[in-house]
Amino acid sequence: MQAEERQKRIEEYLLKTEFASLDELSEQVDASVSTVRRDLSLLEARGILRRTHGGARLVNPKSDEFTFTARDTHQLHEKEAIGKACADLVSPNQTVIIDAGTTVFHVAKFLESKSPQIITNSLPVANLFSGSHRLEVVVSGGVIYPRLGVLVGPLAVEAFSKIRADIAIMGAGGISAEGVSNSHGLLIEIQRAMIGAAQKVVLCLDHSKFGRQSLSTLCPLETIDVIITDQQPPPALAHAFAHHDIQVIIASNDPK
Amino acid sequence: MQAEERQKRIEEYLLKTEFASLDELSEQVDASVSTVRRDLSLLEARGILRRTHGGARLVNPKSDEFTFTARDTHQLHEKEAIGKACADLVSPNQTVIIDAGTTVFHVAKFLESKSPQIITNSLPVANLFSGSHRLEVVVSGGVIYPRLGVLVGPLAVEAFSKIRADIAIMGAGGISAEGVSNSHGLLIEIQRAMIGAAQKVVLCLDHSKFGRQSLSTLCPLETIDVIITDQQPPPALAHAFAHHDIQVIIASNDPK
DNA sequence: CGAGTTCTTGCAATATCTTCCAAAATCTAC
DNA sequence: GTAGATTTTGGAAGATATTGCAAGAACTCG
Repeated sequence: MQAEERQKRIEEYLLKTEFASLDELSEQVDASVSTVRRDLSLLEARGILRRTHGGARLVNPKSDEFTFTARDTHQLHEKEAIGKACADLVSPNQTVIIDAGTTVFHVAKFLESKSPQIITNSLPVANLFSGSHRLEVVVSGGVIYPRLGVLVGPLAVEAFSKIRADIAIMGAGGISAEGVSNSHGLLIEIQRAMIGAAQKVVLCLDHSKFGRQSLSTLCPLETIDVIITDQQPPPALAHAFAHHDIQVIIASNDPK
Repeated sequence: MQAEERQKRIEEYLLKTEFASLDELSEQVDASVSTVRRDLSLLEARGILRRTHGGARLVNPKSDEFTFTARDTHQLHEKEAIGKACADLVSPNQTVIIDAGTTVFHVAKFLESKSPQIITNSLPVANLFSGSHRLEVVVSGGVIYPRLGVLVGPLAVEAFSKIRADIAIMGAGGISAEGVSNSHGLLIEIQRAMIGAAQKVVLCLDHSKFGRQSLSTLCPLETIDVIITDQQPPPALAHAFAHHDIQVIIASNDPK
């Protein structure tokens, strides 16, 4: 196996497990522990992970778009502003697909008053509404992706490919002129199904995602109808958005 | 296990319980008490928890949003005893269907060590395992039934009718000589699909369900292979169970 | 005060890390 | 293609870190 492929696989494995021992990784990529050690040192230098005694740990699983911890207050105000602005785009009684991811989660919090029909593969979103009588929440089936609380796999893809919705509210790991990208290969497939099922695609991103590219490409820019974010995108990106007729909404984040 | 992973698990365990004894933690992370002590000192230095005599307490207790709203601590001990006894019936790496319901939820808590493949339509059960990468959890799709956190509807039925499992661990609203019954019509259909998908059907019931009949009939007694409960059933029922070759397990609920 | 825990400290056993070296694979130039 | 140079890989030896245990001190509770 190529050195680069090996490192990518280590990275992906850690995205799932957060921690891994050397033996574990060595078996996973089918290389000796020595080699894995060297790879880890390299990846550590690139700031992707941190070596620990006996293994490695993902450097910041928290800032990862799809990691959920109840304590995560990372950029909370920005995300709530985005959430409010996005909820304004939803008309009462529409059918809304809600992606997994922390930013999109905050959109869900503001949706209850619109009494939409919600379809999601995110356990946190499902939990949010599990006590509510006022709206119908459909949960796609699927296998729980460890750590993230997202349902993935064929069951999930199938669920989304069988339905139609008015709006899909999506998150992503990064956006650049080349398109929208995300870090988890398994999610991509589902997000594509979501996009395919929806009339209108809304992308919620905080400004830190501008210009970033994650592991896998999700879709080109022209697929997106609206982008909601908290700061003006850099000029180059703004131009690309305009070129593809994407409506950009800046959510003001002043408190109330 | 890695030092860091162990520490994080201690932290997470404390998030659930707020307080824990050394022995408890030591068993939880599978390390010696000495090691746990050292970890606790470290975590204390980082301000995450406070050491106390015999254990540790979380510094700022936040109720976790994903924990089961245990509206009943009602008969908690009995249910945990049933849970343990039931978990003993599961062999490592089996495929297990887990029904929704509070009693069955307590079974799930004791299943992690068996690293089974779990299939469920219960959001609380899904949440319980959403952080674990040791076992695979499949969530059936469906519409959230308000209040109970159960997924119902065609998507759910379909999910269960497409699979095979070794064991189905079921709950019910009542059991009598006429059969097993449950109160929610929507659930019945799904429970039937679960039963149909499993080789072996285990029914978990506390003693209050004996002789009771709920609205809808789920299945006749002969469908059941094992009943796990906390007290001897009344003679009439015991006789009926014996007649249908049902193995009855009484979970002793003495502490330890 | 005394019995029973629990805590600290020091130590030996174990596991892991670094560094170095030789074998294998890949690249380069002819 | 082939020979030699370069890079990468896997393993070994000594250094370092972690773990679990044990003995004595400190603490809790009746």
